Amino acid sequence: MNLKQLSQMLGLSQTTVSRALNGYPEVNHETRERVLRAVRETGYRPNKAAQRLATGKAGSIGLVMPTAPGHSFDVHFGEFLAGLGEEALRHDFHFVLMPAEPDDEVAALRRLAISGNVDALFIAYLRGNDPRLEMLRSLSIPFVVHGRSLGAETDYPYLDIDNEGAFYNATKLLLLLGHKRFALMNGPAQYDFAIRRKNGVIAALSEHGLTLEESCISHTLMTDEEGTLAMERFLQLADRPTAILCSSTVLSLGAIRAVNQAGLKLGEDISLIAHDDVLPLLKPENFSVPLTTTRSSLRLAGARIAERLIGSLNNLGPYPEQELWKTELIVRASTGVAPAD
Amino acid sequence: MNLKQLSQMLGLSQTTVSRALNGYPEVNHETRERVLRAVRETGYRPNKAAQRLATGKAGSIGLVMPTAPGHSFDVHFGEFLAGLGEEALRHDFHFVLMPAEPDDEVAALRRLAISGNVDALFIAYLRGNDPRLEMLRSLSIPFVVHGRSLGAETDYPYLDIDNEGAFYNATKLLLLLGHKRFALMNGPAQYDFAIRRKNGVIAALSEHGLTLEESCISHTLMTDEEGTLAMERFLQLADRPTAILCSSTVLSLGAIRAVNQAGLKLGEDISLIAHDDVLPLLKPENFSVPLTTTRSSLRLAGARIAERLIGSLNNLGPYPEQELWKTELIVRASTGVAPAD
DNA sequence: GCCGCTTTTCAAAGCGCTTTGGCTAGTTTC
DNA sequence: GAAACTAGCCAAAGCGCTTTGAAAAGCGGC
Repeated sequence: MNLKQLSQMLGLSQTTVSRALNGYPEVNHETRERVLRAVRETGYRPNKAAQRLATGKAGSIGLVMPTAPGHSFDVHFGEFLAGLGEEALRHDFHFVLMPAEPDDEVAALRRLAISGNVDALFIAYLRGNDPRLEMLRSLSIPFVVHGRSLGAETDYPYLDIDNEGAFYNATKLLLLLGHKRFALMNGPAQYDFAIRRKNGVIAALSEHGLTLEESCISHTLMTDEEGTLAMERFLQLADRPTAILCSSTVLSLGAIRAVNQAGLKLGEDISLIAHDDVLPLLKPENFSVPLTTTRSSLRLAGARIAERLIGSLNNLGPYPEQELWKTELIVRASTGVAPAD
Repeated sequence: MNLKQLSQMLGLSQTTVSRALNGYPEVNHETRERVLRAVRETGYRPNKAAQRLATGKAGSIGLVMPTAPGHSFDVHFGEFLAGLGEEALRHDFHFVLMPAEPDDEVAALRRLAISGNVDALFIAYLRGNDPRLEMLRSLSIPFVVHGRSLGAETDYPYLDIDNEGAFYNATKLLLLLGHKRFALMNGPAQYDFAIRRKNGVIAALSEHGLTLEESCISHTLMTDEEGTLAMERFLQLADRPTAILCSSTVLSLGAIRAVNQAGLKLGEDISLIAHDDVLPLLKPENFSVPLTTTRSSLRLAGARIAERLIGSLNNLGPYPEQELWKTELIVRASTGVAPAD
């Protein structure tokens, strides 16, 4: 069943049927109803390829999936993708995926862009001075970035959270509570978000004349296991930190295990603030000692990026080119006054 | 630059240029060279949408990505996808992705199939009596399954490894070495591969009049952390098992940590055989005690499935509808004779 | 010099949609 | 009652490819 047959069946022209289906105003209400009913009855679905050809729009968003372990789709990325996916589905968009080894990422992105299969690209996990930005700009294909890239030109469309502010505020809170010895459990060092979070901590500390020792920083994948290892290392330091900032609730899950194992009490001996991406199965309020967190939903970020990408493709804009979301600082029981020395 | 312009530039008809590009024989060798040179110089790329419309082929494979945690893209799935991706790239195919919650998976698959964006579907992580098989058959879209589904009709196209045989043989080896007390660290219980592996172990044991206690089976996600937990549980059993079968080298990574922690020696106090999916960064021969494994490359499986899927779409077949790959049993140092009681 | 045969090329007809420009009939305006 | 709109519909022209059916060109055989 194609448009021609459908329109013949209805005794209408293809034009009218097409307009009725695509919501154009110059169609009589009754006629439109009749068309919609016929569509329902016949199960007619417009041919995507023909639509693409006629409109020049593919109705799809491309993304490069890093296939290397370590980079591998972790729970954070999955959550983000779920947000993108929900929104895309609502607009009948789809994703085109290109798996790539990390050292092939730039080339993969280019292949995807010129393949003609996608209208827009999405990229995430930006690094400092990320080469992909330059490349995307030269390709003149719409894109939105999740995160930012320190050191690169700043005029690209992005959605990011205020990582520096979040960790600055969290550190401030801990300083207020009297803490003097800090540690940071961060994501991999090359990522922009990790750099900014570290900067936030350092900025707050330096206002109080404090510094963040190298030995009190860990850069790891954000798995609970790495969290345990990192925390175990911190706890063995001569001058053990009492205040921990943590880039993910997943990391903190492992970290807390190490704290307990060491016979220490969270919120008394050790205070901890984690960044909460609002992962559905890891709610900081359900931890045995509820977690103080900086919060920002990854899923919402994904949905918003999809909305912007799809919206601008459909000329529904304008959208802000650059969005910086503030995080919430939610105080729960994992933060307490610094223990006496 | 489109075909029309290109052909005018060359003083040829669109027909000839199109044929030259698509490898048809009725084109003069010189003419073809001339066309190819012009393509290189102008950077001409055929419009995908137009090709799709004209040929009726989308050049794409669809897959549903489970977005739930637990189901989330783990390293095994990433490896598999890399294989699919490599092969797809070679044939200028692409992937279309539909993220879905696990309870929405069947519906998501249907949406993907009727969206008209894909020529074929791929599904993996089959469960016993998997409802997706029935659905796919009714949709009359080509598909290939990675794995099988116990309890379902058996006439669907699949590629699977002989999970039962692999674990049967592994168990046999351990029996030969004199082991009597076995444990199995398996993947999630609902998956077909987990069911078959368990069956393999049970079959081998029963030939020796042995059984596999419920307390000696763990069903978990295949992460190293779960491996540690499961092994710790096994080690605390009154009648501690001496022979461990393990569904993934990732699991075994954690398991071995627990073995070491308990002060036991792998290959002496505890023998372990793991299934090796040939993950590039987890080579069993590099373990401090090299691992005895049943081996079958996930990446190759991915590539082969892509090859079959794409090949049949291009009528390059015939391909076998059903392939069952034997695994290799590779003996290294993690298996030794059973310790004296 | 004509016939049949192969090799190489071409014009034109799709593929199934969207969109442009026009047409008709009914309504309003003065 | 003519002029000017408006609402609602349509025919036809693309979009950029592939593929069909035909034709031109070259060649040996008689």
